[in-house]
Amino acid sequence: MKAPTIADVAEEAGVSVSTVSRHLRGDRVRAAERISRAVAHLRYRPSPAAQSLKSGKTGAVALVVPDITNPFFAAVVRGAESITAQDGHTIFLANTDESDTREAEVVEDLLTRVDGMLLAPASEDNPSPQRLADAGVPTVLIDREAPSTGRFDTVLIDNHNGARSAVEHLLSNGHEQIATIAGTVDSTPGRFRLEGYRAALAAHSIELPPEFVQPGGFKEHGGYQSMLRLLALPDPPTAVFVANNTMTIGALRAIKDIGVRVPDDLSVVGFDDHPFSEILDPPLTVIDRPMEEQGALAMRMLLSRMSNDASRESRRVVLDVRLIERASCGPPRSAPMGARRRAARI
Amino acid sequence: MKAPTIADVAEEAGVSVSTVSRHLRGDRVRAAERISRAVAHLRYRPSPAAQSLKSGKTGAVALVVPDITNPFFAAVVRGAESITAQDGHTIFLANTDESDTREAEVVEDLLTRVDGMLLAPASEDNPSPQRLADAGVPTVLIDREAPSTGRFDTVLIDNHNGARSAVEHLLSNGHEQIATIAGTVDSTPGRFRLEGYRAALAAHSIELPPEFVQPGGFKEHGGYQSMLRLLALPDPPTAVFVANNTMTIGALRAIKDIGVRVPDDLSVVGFDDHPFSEILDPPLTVIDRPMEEQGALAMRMLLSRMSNDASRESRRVVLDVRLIERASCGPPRSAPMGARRRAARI
DNA sequence: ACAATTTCTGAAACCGTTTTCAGACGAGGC
DNA sequence: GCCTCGTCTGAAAACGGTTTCAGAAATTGT
Repeated sequence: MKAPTIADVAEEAGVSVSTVSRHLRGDRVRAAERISRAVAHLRYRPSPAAQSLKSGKTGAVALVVPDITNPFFAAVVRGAESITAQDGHTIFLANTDESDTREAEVVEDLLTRVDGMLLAPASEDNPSPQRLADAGVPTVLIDREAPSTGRFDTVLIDNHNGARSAVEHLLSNGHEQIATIAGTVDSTPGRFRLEGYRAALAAHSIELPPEFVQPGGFKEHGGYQSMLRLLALPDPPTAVFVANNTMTIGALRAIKDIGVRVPDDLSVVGFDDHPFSEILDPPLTVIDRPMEEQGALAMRMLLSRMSNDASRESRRVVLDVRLIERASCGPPRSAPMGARRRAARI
Repeated sequence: MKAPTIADVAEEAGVSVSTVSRHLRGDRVRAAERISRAVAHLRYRPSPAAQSLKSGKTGAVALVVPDITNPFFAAVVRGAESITAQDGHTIFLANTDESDTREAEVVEDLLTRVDGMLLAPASEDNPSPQRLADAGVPTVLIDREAPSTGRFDTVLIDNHNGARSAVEHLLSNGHEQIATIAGTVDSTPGRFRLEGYRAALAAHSIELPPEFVQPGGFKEHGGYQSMLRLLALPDPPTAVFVANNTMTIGALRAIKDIGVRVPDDLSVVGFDDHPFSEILDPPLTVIDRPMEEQGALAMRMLLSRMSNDASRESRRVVLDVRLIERASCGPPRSAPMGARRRAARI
């Protein structure tokens, strides 16, 4: 019932604990055969607590994400897990619900339990990365930066270009009245996607009415409300770029509720692909990125940082994104949307 | 840079380590004030390794799921996490990729690192639960049973009734040719959902052609292939019950590729709801269940099993499911589907 | 003011490993 | 047969906490 210790193995094999320990760590030992038998027989497994007390290493890494139910972060976890599975480290997972205070708590707790941490900070002026640096815990940031503090290893995607190419795509379809449903601007993806959107419009000298930038907070409900507001505008946009997956669901729900047709009345581009995107009607044009790869790469960087010289210069890698063209974009409507909607009702 | 120990605190406060330890554990102590100051000043945090070595408790629980990217398991993780967040335990997460051998590995590894485990076994004749019982690790099974081994605390949903009411719904719409895309039959949900489907048909004395039960393996691709096969049948079904969320995506993709119309040509009911279900065209009728609650409840049961007498009788709780009626079901087609399809092309 | 009682304190043992340090043992050279 | 060398072994000291135990200090009663 209770777990056998190395002393039990030593006794059964008729040697000292030191010898058992040595054998387990790979040294040549005379009683190797007998020890292996005893280990198997007793089903002995060394105590991680004792090992880490002695070695100072825990054999674990932490993975802190804002929302595990977001398919992107689920994919990141999976990618990261696929790396540690080979490597032998185990993963502590924590969810912060996008809350800075909750993040501070879990980071403080995990700090002592792990050899390194993969962190997607809730916001950019978040003190957690600095706290980890102070405590000497190797850290890799994922998807979000911490520009206010020092330099960290970071794995980002090209948010700016992603947003820009989404808008370019709409522009090339002839749109000029292009709105966006933006994420939280104090997060890296929110900030850069908004910038990319603005840059694309600016490059084509298109003036941007302030009400064309609607804050959606990266939440489904925010996407819903924002889309409602955009469609209620006296002069509504002919196309919308939605800055993340969950807001896109909300936005499409609003579109459906109101009865606007895509792409006839309104063109839509989302950010982040999903298996569902393909079976929507119409299938959704999106910016896609390598999600699992992002998690896997971050974990590889963390493991390397943990094993190699911790003082090597920090790296910041930016992964490419690509536009997946489906059927949710077309030329801008010619008649005002109100007329269409009325016509559709007849 | 390196973490302060309790001895550092003792020195700074001018007392012995025993006194510091006592203060930290809540005893009344004369130097309380000075110790607290020293702790704050040094940012001291006790070493979990040392604590668990002494106490035999790790302060951690494991959560082992087959696929974290499945929204259901993501929700389970979130629900479980919301409980441990209050309680102070931290979570080890592992992904098994629905593989029995991978599961055995991670269970063997996690065994020694946790005080308890929440496990969704890959298959029903899986030895992992028994291994955990042998090792004396409190275990709660989630969504999947282990009938071949002993009794375990288990949190299930009413798969049988869920499937039955899905099929009843189709029957009440007038369907008699109802097929199913089934999951893996050696998993609990796969088995009971298939049984519920069969039971509903049997209750209405409807004969079931064997080719109306298509194995989809709970995978998107399996759902796609199965739907293709069903639609290629000389006498295709007028309605399909798809036994989980991922297969539903595949099935709908097949439907879309072939050009079959829902619900005019074919009615569809899925298992597990998703925000996307509502914005599909038509919105998808599904069996819904309390996902986060299932995770939260399982975690509560685990914590109770860990703290209370470990020998109390095991509990098996079954959560209710409900049908969410949307627009993907209607009366059976009158003309054969082929004719419709041809007509649609003109 | 002194004894009896209670509250607080520090030294030391312990949890299960790894690792250092000497010493034991066997092999090889003379 | 004896000495040297190298290999293998066991005892003991860590790692950083908690807990027992006994003694010191503070409190109470008379």
